[in-house]
Amino acid sequence: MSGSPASSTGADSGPSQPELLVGLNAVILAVTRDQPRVLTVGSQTASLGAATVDSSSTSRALPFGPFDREHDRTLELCMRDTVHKQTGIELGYVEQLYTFADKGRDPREASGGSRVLSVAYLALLQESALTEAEDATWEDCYEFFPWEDWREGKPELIAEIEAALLGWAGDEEQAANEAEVRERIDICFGLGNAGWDAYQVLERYELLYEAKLVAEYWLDRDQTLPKIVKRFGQPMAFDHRRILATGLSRVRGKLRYRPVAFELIPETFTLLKLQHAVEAISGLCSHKQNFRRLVEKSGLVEGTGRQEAKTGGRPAELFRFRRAVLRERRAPGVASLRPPRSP
Amino acid sequence: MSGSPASSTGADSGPSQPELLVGLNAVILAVTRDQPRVLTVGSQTASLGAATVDSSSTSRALPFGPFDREHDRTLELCMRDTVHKQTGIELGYVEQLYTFADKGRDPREASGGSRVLSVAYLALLQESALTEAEDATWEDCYEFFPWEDWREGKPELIAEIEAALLGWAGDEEQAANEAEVRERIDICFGLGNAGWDAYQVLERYELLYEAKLVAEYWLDRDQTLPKIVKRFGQPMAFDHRRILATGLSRVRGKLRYRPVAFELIPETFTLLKLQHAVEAISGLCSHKQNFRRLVEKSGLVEGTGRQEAKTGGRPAELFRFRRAVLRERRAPGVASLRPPRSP
DNA sequence: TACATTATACTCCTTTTGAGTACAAGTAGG
DNA sequence: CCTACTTGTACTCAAAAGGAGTATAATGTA
Repeated sequence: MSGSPASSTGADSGPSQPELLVGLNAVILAVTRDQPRVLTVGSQTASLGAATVDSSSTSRALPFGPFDREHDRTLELCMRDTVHKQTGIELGYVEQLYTFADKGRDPREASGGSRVLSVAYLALLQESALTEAEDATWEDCYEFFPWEDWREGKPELIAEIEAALLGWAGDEEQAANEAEVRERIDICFGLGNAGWDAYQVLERYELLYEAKLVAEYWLDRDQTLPKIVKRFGQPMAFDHRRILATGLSRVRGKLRYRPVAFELIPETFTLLKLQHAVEAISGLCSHKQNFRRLVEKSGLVEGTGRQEAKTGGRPAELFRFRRAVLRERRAPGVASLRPPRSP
Repeated sequence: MSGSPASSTGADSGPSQPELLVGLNAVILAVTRDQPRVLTVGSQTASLGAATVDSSSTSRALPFGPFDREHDRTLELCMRDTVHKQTGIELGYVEQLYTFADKGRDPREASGGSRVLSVAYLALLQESALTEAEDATWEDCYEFFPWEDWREGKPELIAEIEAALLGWAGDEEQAANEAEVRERIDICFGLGNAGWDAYQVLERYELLYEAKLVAEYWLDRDQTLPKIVKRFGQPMAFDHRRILATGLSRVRGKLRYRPVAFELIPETFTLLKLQHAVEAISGLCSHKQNFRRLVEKSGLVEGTGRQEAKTGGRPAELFRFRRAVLRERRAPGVASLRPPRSP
């Protein structure tokens, strides 16, 4: 798992056992205008009035709150509450993502001395449920991971990343195991003869972090940012970009074998809308006619008879999710995705 | 993470806030003699000398230990340490499973008043690494979930479960939403025209718990066990059977898209051994010739030239896992599993 | 009316997968 | 040594799934 950013925060806990704080984070995803969105708050909001306003205070953060073990029966309920209070949103589909407690993962830990354990959740939201509230805004996921969007073909950025990573792999520090490092690069970014695996969002982010190519590496160490990191996506506060990567990985994987796509679109939808939602999240695209065949044959949807007018061409039939399918087929998902052919 | 509640340090959380304990659990799986095994300890060991020795003290528990935030850099390292000290085993492949903090999940909480949050891990072990140590024993996973083993066809037990569940669904308490409850039963246990989905181990256990058909339901309430619960698998201490179910679900799912099967078998192995390991974990069986074709074509293995002698028939070639495959194919797994045809 | 635009139906061919048969290479027992 | 039995491996065949494209339908607009 995560071999991540383990910074060497010198200040060790010392004799007096520091308190262990439990926090909750939510990766809340939606799709609007065919783009994948994540709900963010200002990092001041996220830190709930913490004293330290460091350099990261300009970046966005995931909704966050402490776990109130007095009043909340479960972690999930507490998270739902927190998000509701912080952004006004009532969550629907929710699943637990990951628990982080690495020493030094939170820079504020160094100063305050208290160690933070946080449990991250993933939530999917239908477009209709979207409201901009208070400090909360919906950001395009691919602003944080520009290399993850392959819908228009292989992003140009991949070449730059490859170059930068190979430079790093050739470093003195890496010299010993250069072959290994190169293999990892190939696997993560689908170079060599490896294909692009949309699922490995987290592995890619962590590799970039190790290679010192993302802003967070330098922020975590209070060092000034090299120019190149600006090319590789917006940073987020704390380790939130890593958590977002974990969330994206999870949904992308789950799309393949569970009908989670329907959590992202309205009750009734055209097949194209469904397709676009799947494509937005997975960052891949699929053959329209075959997508239709797959979805119809799978029994995942049923027609409503009604039509969507404003398509700009022939009107499209409106479908709805057929819950009964869960009774009939095991592991139904909306798969069949690959990167477009390179022309 | 995040945002750490600088404002809500212990002080503000009320005068007599009970302590929040963080514990770690490990689901450690292996396959020996073609059976899936889980490493267990006596529940006294697990509770590390806790005062209460209740009725559950006779059942087995998963290896457990407190998170030592003083000395361990990460949760995972702490878990590895704990397991090593408790059972003498050095873990290899490890991934995080789930974090539980439900109020009332741990009976010890009621008396002591302190709430327990625990982070569960999944580990896979090669046969060779097995050692029986101290209080630790390897139990057959299907003693806890007898309905999960479909290798010999649909277990007889399923009929009994169906009957018992339908009885429960007809209860007064369920009357309101009987249709819904029945649908859930069908989906979980592959009744109706639903197929058996090996992946839903947790959902099935939780349904049985709700239906009061597993011992833990009654133990959690300090009530005497109805006779019928003895039919439905050995109980484990605390909520450990639920955690084990989560672990089984996870491996079964992961087998489909990652080469985790190789974590369970020795460096070199015959294809039949690989097949049996996969079958043991998934509780399903597969066509021998097709399994071979699949595995060979996938590039997951390469022959060693050497042979295994003692097969009882023609000697079988020994293979090894071909790491290079990770560079070439995305999402390689050993899938193609279904329940055997009902004769 | 011609045309652009989107939806939907259908065809073609390749690959994958389920289910077998056939044959190879050992062991055990007479 | 021959035979029966066991397990491993190769190959066949048909059905299903999957990738890619053509054809046609139904709308709006110049």
